Amino acid sequence: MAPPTGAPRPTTARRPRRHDPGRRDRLIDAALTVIAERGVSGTTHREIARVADVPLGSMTYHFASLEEVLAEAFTRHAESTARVFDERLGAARDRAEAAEAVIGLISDHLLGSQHDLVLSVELYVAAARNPALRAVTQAWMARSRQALERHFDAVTARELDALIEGLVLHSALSTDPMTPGQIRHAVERFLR
Amino acid sequence: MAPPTGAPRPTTARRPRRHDPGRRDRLIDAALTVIAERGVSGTTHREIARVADVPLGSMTYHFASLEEVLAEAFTRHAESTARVFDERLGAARDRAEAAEAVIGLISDHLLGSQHDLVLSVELYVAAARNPALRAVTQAWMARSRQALERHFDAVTARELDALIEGLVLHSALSTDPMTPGQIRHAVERFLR
DNA sequence: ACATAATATGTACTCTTGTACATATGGCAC
DNA sequence: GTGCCATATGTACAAGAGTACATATTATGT
Repeated sequence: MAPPTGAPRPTTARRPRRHDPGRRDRLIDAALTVIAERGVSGTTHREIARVADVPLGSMTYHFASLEEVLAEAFTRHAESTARVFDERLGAARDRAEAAEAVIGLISDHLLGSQHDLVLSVELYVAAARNPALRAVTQAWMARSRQALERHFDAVTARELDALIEGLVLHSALSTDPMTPGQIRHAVERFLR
Repeated sequence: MAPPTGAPRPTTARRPRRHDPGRRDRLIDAALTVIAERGVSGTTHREIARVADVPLGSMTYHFASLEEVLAEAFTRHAESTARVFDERLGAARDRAEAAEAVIGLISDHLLGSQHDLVLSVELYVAAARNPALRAVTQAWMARSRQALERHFDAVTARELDALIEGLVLHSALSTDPMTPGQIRHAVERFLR
């Protein structure tokens, strides 16, 4: 069936142009979603565009390369995670409350969706080969340690930071993740 | 320019066939090398073949798919790592020696090349989306914990396992990794 | 010695990807 | 209102990937 009228493109109806300020931000968020769901290796221009419901060309307009997208996405992830860390530890009035904050952070992190956790591990791997991402990781770690040092001495802060890392990662990879009670036990044992 | 004589292939001198038993094993080792150097995402049939110095076709002959290569490679990595873990802890005669074994394992792990460490993190990420690899990770973790339980109660073993994970990962990602002395301090503090 | 199966080798094919680019359109400064 | 430029949209292209497969050669059992 030929199109009845002189319409030159029977199938390619051009999508109406959308006024979409903040599209770049949405694309970064979409990238984080894709990274969490498919991993960095499954993160492509086309998949991000699909999730954000924008045409492919929009990616190359807003970002010079896919690397730039990843760097911005991971920076945003690290920033928001660090902010939560800062806030919870900043609210603690003494060492005991700081310990509670740590326990709460780990527990919430694990109880929450796998989303954030997967993002962190993906970042670790990506950082192993991308200097820009390594800088992101470094800044994030420094900030975590600094937050801990508001309540603990430097040595304790570093060790505790490592313990947190291990508890989160270890639990997340396990089929039976630790319970909040077990998390509490481990942290209190270390800080006792 | 047409080839002057009837020689049908002027440039493609066929490589002499090599008698190469154990090539499959070599390919798995080559895969581990490539994973460590380029990451899972940079691991391709062609790159593995190049490292092992075999033609591309050899990959598809020995393995049904790239996934199969990765699964076999990570299984081998987990197996060899777990064996070292078992041996060191098996040789310990009491709790104090077990603690020394743990400290030694972590320190050696960090002082050694980045090779094994990168492989582990790559496995974690890959396992997050591949059930077969998750099973490999699970078996590995179960074996580590079992080795620790020869000297520590179950709760301590699990917590200590997490601490080891955190110390290794955290140190490896940092630009200034922990020294053996710092590792010792952290472990002894936890076990004191 | 010979047949046969196992292994080695080279290459073609198709699909996906990153990226470039031509074109369209509407918000905003004036 | 009008023109311009930022932004949106669609598409093309080259490179690289996994995989299939035709062909060649040797080990091995009989």
